This record gives sequence, structure tokens and C-alpha cells, in this order.
Amino acid sequence: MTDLTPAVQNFIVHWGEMGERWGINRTVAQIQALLYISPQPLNAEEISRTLSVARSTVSVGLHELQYWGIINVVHRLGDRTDYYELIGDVWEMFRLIADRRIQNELDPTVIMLQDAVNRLGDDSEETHTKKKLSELLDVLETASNIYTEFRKVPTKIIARIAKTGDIVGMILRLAREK
Amino acid sequence: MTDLTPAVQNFIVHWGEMGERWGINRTVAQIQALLYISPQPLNAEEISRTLSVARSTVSVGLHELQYWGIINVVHRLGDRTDYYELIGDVWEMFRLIADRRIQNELDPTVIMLQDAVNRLGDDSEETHTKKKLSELLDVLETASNIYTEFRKVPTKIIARIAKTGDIVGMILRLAREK
DNA sequence: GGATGATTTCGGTTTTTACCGAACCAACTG
DNA sequence: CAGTTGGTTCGGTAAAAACCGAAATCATCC
Repeated sequence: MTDLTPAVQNFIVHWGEMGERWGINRTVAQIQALLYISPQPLNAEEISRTLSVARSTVSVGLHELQYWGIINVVHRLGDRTDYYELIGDVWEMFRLIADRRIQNELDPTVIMLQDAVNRLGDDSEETHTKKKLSELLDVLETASNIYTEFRKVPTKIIARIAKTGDIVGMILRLAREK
Repeated sequence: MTDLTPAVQNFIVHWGEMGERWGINRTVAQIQALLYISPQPLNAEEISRTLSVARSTVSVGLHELQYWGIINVVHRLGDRTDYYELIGDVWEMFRLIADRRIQNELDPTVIMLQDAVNRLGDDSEETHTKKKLSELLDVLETASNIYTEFRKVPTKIIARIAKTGDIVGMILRLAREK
């Protein structure tokens, strides 16, 4: 860590802390930050030394990042160690992370709610429960749909609109049309 | 917990587990779920008994929910016990949670990045760092803007569009216009 | 078919987080 | 004003998560 500039150190530490708050392992987030800021791909050994964490920890951390699909393994001629680099498009990176989180932490809830709503009868005892769970299900499904729709739009276009476009106006206009 | 129907028990347990994955204390998430599903407001004692957690734990959990702004305290005539209920609009609830998370877990990062980019010079040593941090900052600021814009649109309209509207088409149309 | 070097697995330890319950505080009651 | 009830704070403990390092596995090279 000491062979990094103060700005980079600060960035990595901060990113790790923020990752933690989002339920992401601090070390994993730090590895991600390091790979992001690094001008060239790094191998596990270099990461281990730079962040002062055990190589085994780096190993599992890299697997986590690979699971998210946000790192590539690259090789050098005549060198069989694995070098890792973060995928180039930052927007795409966040989308891949979001994909996984939705898949792991939203979809199961939707399924559970669908299941519950299907099972529940209409007797007075359960009718309130059914109503509330249906409402929640509806919100989550709708949110999921919005994400899926957005997912289809190329990141470049989203970024461009966000900078120049009047999103509120657009939405209200659309709402009136329908 | 045993005086709840199996469907409700299942819902609360599941919600607690999912909350955990999003970095939310399991018990806090369970309290939230219980208040959501309950037909009437509950007091700390009732929550404590129902979920089999200590009253002190319920106390801090309720403060957490209050911090998010998603519960109301209500009183009954001639009863100084505090009763708690979740705010009525589910969309609004998620928005309030999102607001807090952005404020606590995104804004500080944006500030840190702005700060870093401002400090960094243009010497060859730091130019790469500056470029990468700028890029990240740009993405986060843009994402933040998108959220802020959406935040202005009433939830009812968003929900309606999501169900009936062709969001992708709309966005692409807008992209062409600009 | 070893030997070498890279990577992964796993048991034990450390660190962090969550939780309990007793003590404390505040407001009301008789 | 002593007793009761509701609510909070906080120190100690229990549970969970992260981490290390040694041993095992894997892959490649000679």
C-alpha cells in the first residue's frame, strides 16, 4: 500500500469502506478499486503485497469479482501467472453488479411472494395478508421491469440523456400520452 | 412468532435474510416486515414478543427505522405507549430508503472523488490516476442525477408507465431528438 | 514423470457485528 | 413522593464474518 500515491491509497480505502456498507466485503472492494486504478493488469501476488492481505484472501476475492463478471484474466507471453484487469466500461461494470444483485437478492423475494400469494386463500383471516403481500409483490415486479427495460438501452445513450435531457419532462409527457 | 400464520412467518424470515444481504440488520428488516404485514400499529413490547428479540434490540431497531423516516409513531387515548406503523405508501418507503442510502453511501464517495480530482496535478505520474477518478466521478454523478430526476416524478406515474409504457422506445426516441 | 511455481482449500484465529438483560431515565398514578 | 410502566443506554457475551497461513491441488515445463 505504501508504494501507492496518497490519492490512490485514499481512494482504495474509501472504496473499501463504502463497499462494506453495501454488503460487499471490504477487501473485495479494495481489490476492485486497485484494479480499477492500476494502469496495467496485476497478478495475485502484487495485489496481496500492495494491499497487505494474504494471498489466499486475494484468491477468493478475485473469484468473487469473477463471479460478478467484472474482471478479465490476461496472460503475458512466457509467463504463466494470471494477471487481472477490470473490464473497461465503468457503466457496464455497475450494470453487471446490479444484474447479479437483482438475481440474488430481489428475484428470490419475488418468487417467495408469488408463491405466498398463490397459496393464500380468501378467508377473512388471510385476506389482509394476501392484500399486503400482493401490493409488495406488485412494487417489486414493477421495479424489476423498469430495470430490465433500462438494461436494454446502451449505456452510452443513458449517460448522454442523463447529461442533456429533461428526464422529468420526458416522463410526464409520456404519462400524458398513454 | 408462533402466533403468526405460516405465510407471515415465512415472509418475515425471508425479508430479514434479504435485508442482511443488502447490508441491513436482520432484526431491523424483520421489524419492518412485521410492521408492514400487521393490520394495526404495534408497540415495542408486542414486537419483542412476536419476534422473540430483546426489547432493547427492538428499541434500537425502531430508531433505525425512524431514522430512515419510514415509520410513524401513533398514540391511543389514555395510553402513553408508543405504537408504530409503517408509512402507507410502499413506493414512498423504498424511495426514502434509497434517499438515505444515497446520502450516506454515495454522496461521500462523490465528494471524495471531486476532492481528489481537484487536488491531482497533471504531471505524468498522476495523470492516469486523475483520468480514472474523473471517469468514475462522472458516472456516479450522472447516476445520482438520474435518481434525483426520477425522484421528482410522483410514484404513481412511474408505476403506471412501468406497467404500460415502452420505456426503451421512449428513451431511444428521446436520444434521437436531442 | 518428477520438479517448479501458481493457485486454491481449509482449519483455526481474529475481528466485527449483533444481541441480551440489567441499570437507568422519564412520565405518570395513587 | 413512592411505585409503576414505558423507553433507552450500555457493558458484557454470543454469533457471524473475515482473514491468515499451511497444506493440498493443479498446471506446466523440462
